[in-house]
Amino acid sequence: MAALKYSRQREAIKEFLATRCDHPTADVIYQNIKISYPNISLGTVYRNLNLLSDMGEIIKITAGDGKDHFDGNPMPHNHFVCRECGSVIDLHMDNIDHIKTTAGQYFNGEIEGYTVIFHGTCGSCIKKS
Amino acid sequence: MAALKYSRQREAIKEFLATRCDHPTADVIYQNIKISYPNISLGTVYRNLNLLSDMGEIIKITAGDGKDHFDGNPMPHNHFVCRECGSVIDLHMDNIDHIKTTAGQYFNGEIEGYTVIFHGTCGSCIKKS
DNA sequence: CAGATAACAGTAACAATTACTATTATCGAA
DNA sequence: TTCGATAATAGTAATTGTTACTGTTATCTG
Repeated sequence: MAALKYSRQREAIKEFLATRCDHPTADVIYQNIKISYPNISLGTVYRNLNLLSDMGEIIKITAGDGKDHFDGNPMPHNHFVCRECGSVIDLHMDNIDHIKTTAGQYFNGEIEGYTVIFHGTCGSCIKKS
Repeated sequence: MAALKYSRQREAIKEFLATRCDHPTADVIYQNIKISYPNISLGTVYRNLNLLSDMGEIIKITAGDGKDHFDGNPMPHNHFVCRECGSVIDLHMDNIDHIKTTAGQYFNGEIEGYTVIFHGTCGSCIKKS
C-alpha cells in the first residue's frame, strides 16, 4: 500500500538530474530546482532523492566528502573522485563484475554487489599543475 | 614544521585499534578509551583518528551508514558491509589491483588508488534466516 | 465533484564532526 | 634539571548534512 502519487517536484528533480553529467549534491539540486519552483523545500528534495534511489531510478554516491552525490543514470557504472578539486566523474570502462567472484572465494557470506570509487587527479587538474 | 609530539591518548587509540578486527566508529573508540582515560575528550579522539589516517597508520572507511569506521591495519585491503546488521568485515581475497589499469584505459586523468565496498549478507545473518 | 491520503512547505530536531579556548604535557636546549 | 616554546588536551560551542514533524495543498479514485 501507500500508493505512489505523482508530484511535479519529484519530476523536476528527476529531469534536472538527467541533464547533468556531473553528480550534484542535494543542496546543489535544491538551488537549481528553486529557479523553476521558488518555494520548494530542502526536505522535499531530500525525501524525493531518497525515494528515487530506493526505487532504483537514480543512484546515490557516497564520495567520501561528507555529502552524498546523486547520479541520474541508474545503470550500474563506476566513478572517479578527484583529490584536488573533488569532482565526481563517470568512468567508461570495461566491466569488472568478476571482482565479486574473487571476493566471494574465501568468504562465508553472500556478496550481492559492490561499489568502487577510484581516486587520483582528474584531467583538468593535471593541466593546471 | 609543526613537529609531532608524543601523546599517550594517541598511542592508546592506536593500540586499541590494533586489538580490534571489527571496524569501530569514532564514538565506540571514544567509549572504550574512556575506560583507561576517563576524561579523554571526543574531540581528541576525532583529531587523532584524522591525524593517524592522514599519516597512513590507520584507514578511514566510509561504510555508507553515515558514520566513519576505522581500521587499525594500514595495509590496503577490501571490506564487506552487511545489509542486515551493518557490520564491516575484512575480506581476505586475491589482489584486484588490475582494476586500476582497467579504469585508466579510456580516462584522461591519473588514477592513484581505489576503494571497494562489497555488500550483501554476512555469514551469521544468513544463519539467522 | 468529493472524500481519502500522498506530497508538500516550513521549520525544528538530530547526529556526526569540527572549531575554539584556556590549560596541560612534551621536548629540545641552556 | 629546569626553562621556554609549542603541540596536544579537555570541555564546550558551533557547523553541517540530513531527517522528523505539522498543518496545508495536490493528486487520484470512485
